Amino acid sequence: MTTDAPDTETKIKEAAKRVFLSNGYDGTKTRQIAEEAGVNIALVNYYFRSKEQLFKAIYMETFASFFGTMIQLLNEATPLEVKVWKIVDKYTDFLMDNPLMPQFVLAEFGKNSTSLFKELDVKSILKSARLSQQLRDEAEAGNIRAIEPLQFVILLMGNIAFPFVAHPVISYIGDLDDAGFRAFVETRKTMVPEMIMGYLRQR
Amino acid sequence: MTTDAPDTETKIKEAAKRVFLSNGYDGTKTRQIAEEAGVNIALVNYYFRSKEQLFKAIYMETFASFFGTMIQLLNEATPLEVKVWKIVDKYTDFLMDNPLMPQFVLAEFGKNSTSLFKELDVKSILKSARLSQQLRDEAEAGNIRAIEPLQFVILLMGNIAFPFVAHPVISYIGDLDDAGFRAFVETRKTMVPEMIMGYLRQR
DNA sequence: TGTTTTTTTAATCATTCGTTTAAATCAATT
DNA sequence: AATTGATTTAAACGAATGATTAAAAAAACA
Repeated sequence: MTTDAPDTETKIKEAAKRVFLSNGYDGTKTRQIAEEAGVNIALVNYYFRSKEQLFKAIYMETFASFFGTMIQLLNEATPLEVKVWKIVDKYTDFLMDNPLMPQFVLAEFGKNSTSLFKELDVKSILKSARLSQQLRDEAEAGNIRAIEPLQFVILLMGNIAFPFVAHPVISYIGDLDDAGFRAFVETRKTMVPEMIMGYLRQR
Repeated sequence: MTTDAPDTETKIKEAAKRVFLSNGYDGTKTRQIAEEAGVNIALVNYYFRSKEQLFKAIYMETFASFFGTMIQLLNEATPLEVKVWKIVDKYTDFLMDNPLMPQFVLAEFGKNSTSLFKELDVKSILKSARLSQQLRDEAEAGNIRAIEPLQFVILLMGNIAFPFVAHPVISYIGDLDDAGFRAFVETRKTMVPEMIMGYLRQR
């Protein structure tokens, strides 16, 4: 039996991920990461060269996961309506498991976007996606109205991700506990696909 | 002719608003506010007692403006469909003038929500709103399907505000300049109301 | 004008920050 | 067991941070 006790580097990275996602780059202190990892402060800079590099590593991973999961779902070979229903269902579940991801990814992208993210090839989202072709085909067949792929993707992502971005506000306004919020999001699993497909079908 | 040169307190507050909205609480340094205001650092603590109190003042204002504008629109005495179209149009324009507001309000609410925001009575949004009654009436008349006011408001706010929360990412992915992003948002002015009303009318 | 109050300034405080150092400990190899 | 290299530790570094001080300048008032 192999012990699955993580090594120091992994412990630091996982702790950093938790802390960065909760508090953002500026709100995160190196000492907090070390403490969360149960590790000496110097080890953070021993394994990763600096706070910034550690953040960069984690942000790239998180960013890739956030958009990669969506791209994967978008590229599946399913009829459009099935796809929309499936994406809303699966991506909602994905964000339920990673509720801090949307706020983290979107907020941090706005700050450092210049130098940090040239390395991310997310622009290929729309170009390589099977989706663009699918939307064009369905429109030409008269099944849906014409829509820009970018508009479609943002419409979809926004309607799925926004409740998580606004989670604290929603729970506060609606007096929701964890179960209440989960129910709130669950309701949207039928609401959002119905709404989007209804819109697309109208010509 | 009276000079409209703002006094020191105003200069600090306006500078702080710009800096806080751009960089968030953690990303904002007192010296940066002073510099932006063209004022000695000590004056920030002379007029406001601390960075935290200054932030609090600005956050409350911004929060109130963000939700207050929406509440006002929601409470107007217009037929539902007209109201939805008008809200999307006017609230989009409002956010065009305050593009950093959504990210700022939503992100900072998540952090300090405990002690800072007991004083904000946003819970009354739904209770006092004419909207709740309107939604119930329209549903009973068979004009729309039944929908929770909270779901309706978040659906509306999310679809209007999300592009601004995701502004940098959208512009990056879609290769949009300022004009391109403005056009992107402008397109949603017709898309979103059509979509939401289409959904509501279906039973 | 002389006095008092308000506002502004330069300087500095104590703390916290990210990072580094040099020594100590551990693990692997011979 | 001795040697080597990798890992961990306690301590400290310089810089930046939020905040304060005491004196100077300006404004208000008598």
